[in-house]
Amino acid sequence: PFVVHALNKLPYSKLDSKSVGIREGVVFLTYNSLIASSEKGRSRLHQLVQWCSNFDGLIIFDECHKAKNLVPEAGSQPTKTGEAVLDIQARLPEARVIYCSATGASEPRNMGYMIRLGLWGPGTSFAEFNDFLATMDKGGVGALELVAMDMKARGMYVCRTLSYKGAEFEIVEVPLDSKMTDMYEKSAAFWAELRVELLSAATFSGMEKSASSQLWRLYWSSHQRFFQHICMSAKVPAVIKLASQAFMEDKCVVIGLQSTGEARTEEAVSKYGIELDDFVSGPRELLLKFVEENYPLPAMPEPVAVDGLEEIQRKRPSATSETSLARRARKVPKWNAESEDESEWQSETDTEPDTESDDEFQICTICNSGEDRKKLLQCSCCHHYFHSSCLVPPVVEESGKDWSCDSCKEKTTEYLRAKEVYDKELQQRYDGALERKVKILNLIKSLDLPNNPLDDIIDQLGGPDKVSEITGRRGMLVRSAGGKGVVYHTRNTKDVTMEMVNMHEKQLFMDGKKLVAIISEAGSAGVSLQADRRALNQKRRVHITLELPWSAERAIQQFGRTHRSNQASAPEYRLLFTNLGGERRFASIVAKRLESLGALTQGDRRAGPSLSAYNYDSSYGKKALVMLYKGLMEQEPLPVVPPGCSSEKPETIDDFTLKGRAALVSVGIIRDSILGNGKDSARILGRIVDSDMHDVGRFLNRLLGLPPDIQNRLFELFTSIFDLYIRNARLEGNLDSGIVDMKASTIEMQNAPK
DNA sequence: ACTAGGACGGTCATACTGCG
DNA sequence: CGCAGTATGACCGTCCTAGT
Repeated sequence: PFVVHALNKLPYSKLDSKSVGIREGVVFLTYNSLIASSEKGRSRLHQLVQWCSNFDGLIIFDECHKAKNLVPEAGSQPTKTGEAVLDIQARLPEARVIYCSATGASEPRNMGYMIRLGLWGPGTSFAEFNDFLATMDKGGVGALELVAMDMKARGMYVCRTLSYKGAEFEIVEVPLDSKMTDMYEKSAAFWAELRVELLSAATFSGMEKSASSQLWRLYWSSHQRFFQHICMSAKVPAVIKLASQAFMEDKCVVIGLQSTGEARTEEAVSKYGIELDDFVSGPRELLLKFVEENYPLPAMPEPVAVDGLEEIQRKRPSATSETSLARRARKVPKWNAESEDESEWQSETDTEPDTESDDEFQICTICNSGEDRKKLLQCSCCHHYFHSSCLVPPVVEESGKDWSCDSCKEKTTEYLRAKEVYDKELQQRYDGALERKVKILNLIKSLDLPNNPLDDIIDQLGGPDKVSEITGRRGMLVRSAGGKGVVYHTRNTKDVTMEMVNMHEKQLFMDGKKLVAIISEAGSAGVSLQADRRALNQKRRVHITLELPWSAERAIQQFGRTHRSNQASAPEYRLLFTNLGGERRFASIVAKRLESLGALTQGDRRAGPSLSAYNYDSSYGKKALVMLYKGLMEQEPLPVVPPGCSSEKPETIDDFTLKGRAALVSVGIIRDSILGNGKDSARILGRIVDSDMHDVGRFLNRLLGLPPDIQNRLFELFTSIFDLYIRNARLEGNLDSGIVDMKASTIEMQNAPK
């Protein structure tokens, strides 16, 4: 039996010291720990190296794809994790190393940290990793295959693919129901309105250029997250349906998703308290937060202090210096005196006797004598001196505080009056803008938006007693006992600490006490949910992905949770997509990777259509996009007839391009506003910026924010152009279709192997 | 076209604080 | 003193815009 020590529970002192006392065994640590250090600068890495010194034991990098970004794409920095992995290998040269990952490297670039393979470096064909990389990139899939074969032949590479035999993949397309469609349309319309509103508000309030670009950056990212969430919510009914169907077939359900919406929930809880009327709607909170924090308001007028007079006098040193300047200017010939708008100043200074030395000699400005100096008063504003008796009416009361002469007082009141008018106007503008902002906020509150999908699913599947949640969330919303309203609960209880919640929940699932598990990224580390022969719950798993992860590695990772060795039955995978064009972009990205990993296509080709039909982010996709844009802008004819149109009736096509253009304007692809700097804006107006022209990702992202009807038509048009290109490429025989199986009727050996 | 820079969400490790 | 909960900050991945 080995003792396993969790490094993050241990202090930073020497591991073999008396206080810690670990001489042998296994030390377990996360990649996050590997780069962690205490405040005093002692690092875990150093601690390990110290413990291991001259160590010829074994280092296992499990899930080693975490370090894949050691050699990143040009322009970005290597990640700390990658560097740390490299560092520990260098510092423990005697240690043996295993790289262990379910996903390996989906790209040769991701192999940067595998220095022990001996594929590059001195004594090999490649002096440096970059040389290796360049060759691999040039060689394509074939070269990779050779490397893999070579490694296998040399006995350094063991590949155990868990056969996906028995596993079933199904892509479930979830059409939006009528309520959802309605909601979607309203939301899309609202975002478009909000955009117009923001545009005018930004100009109205005279925003800085940088501030305004900041605003738009936030706008578009919020926009995207918003519709992403809506898409997830749209799939909830389908999840419920699939789940209950699975129960009827005596199966159990695992639901995978990415974002838990915790940030939004926590915010709402801290805002409204822990008892709420209904579940929190992520998209609504998102919108509220965006508008609340970013709606451009014109400048608030400076609050006028109650003792405004003194305040302003003190604040006006500039005014006094101006006077002295004006007075000095009067000494020189008068050529520019009256050109100024100094009517008041002038009349005043002119009536004054010209006493230029009054600063040094304290003399009364009125009687022009310096006698009785103790009774002289100095104006706090113009700094002239006055006899209290010379003034009309004479000043009797010596306040000792700031005092100002009548003319200054007059000016001050004048100034105050002007300021008041100005302030009033400012205030009006401000109030107007504020009113609009509040109106928008209320509008958002009245919008019918879906709830947080995670809470929603749990609720609809019977509450937390039936569903085991394996996520990183700290708390959750639960429908209160009376059936009215919801309450925020922390997920841990008296018996179960925070750290153990996920394990506990998992156990409940594996014991069959709960038949639904919801897993997110956090829960995915080391949690196995397969139909293990040792577990009580051996029902077949139905794995539903509500939301595919960004990268294929993670997707595979998640698939792997329910598909492991020693299982009684292989799971059924249900990949959920809505029928919205914009959402297929996620499929597009993941499909690309899944394809190159061969997980889906090789695993089970009979399991329905390949996902590669959805990979749009390729050179063909770019070409198709350019074609689409040009067609809509009527620069070039469209190569295909748009959906719902007919070539016999050109007016239908015109109508379509018109609508398409309007849609593109509303999501900011066709520029209709002055966002850039002044001189370019006119050129950009009503056009598509060059950089957007080839950006398929952006096209698909923005598409998501359109009403379903036009969204789908545009997307269909895009795919039909795309298909056309693919077909042409295939006809010309230069379509790179990746790895293909070549079937031969006979195979003969030509020569003996060398 | 490509790079730089900023913002956000999510996860995790660590240090701090209050309580029995 | 140990324990649980909270605050903070680093890291990572993703997105967006502006500038060259």
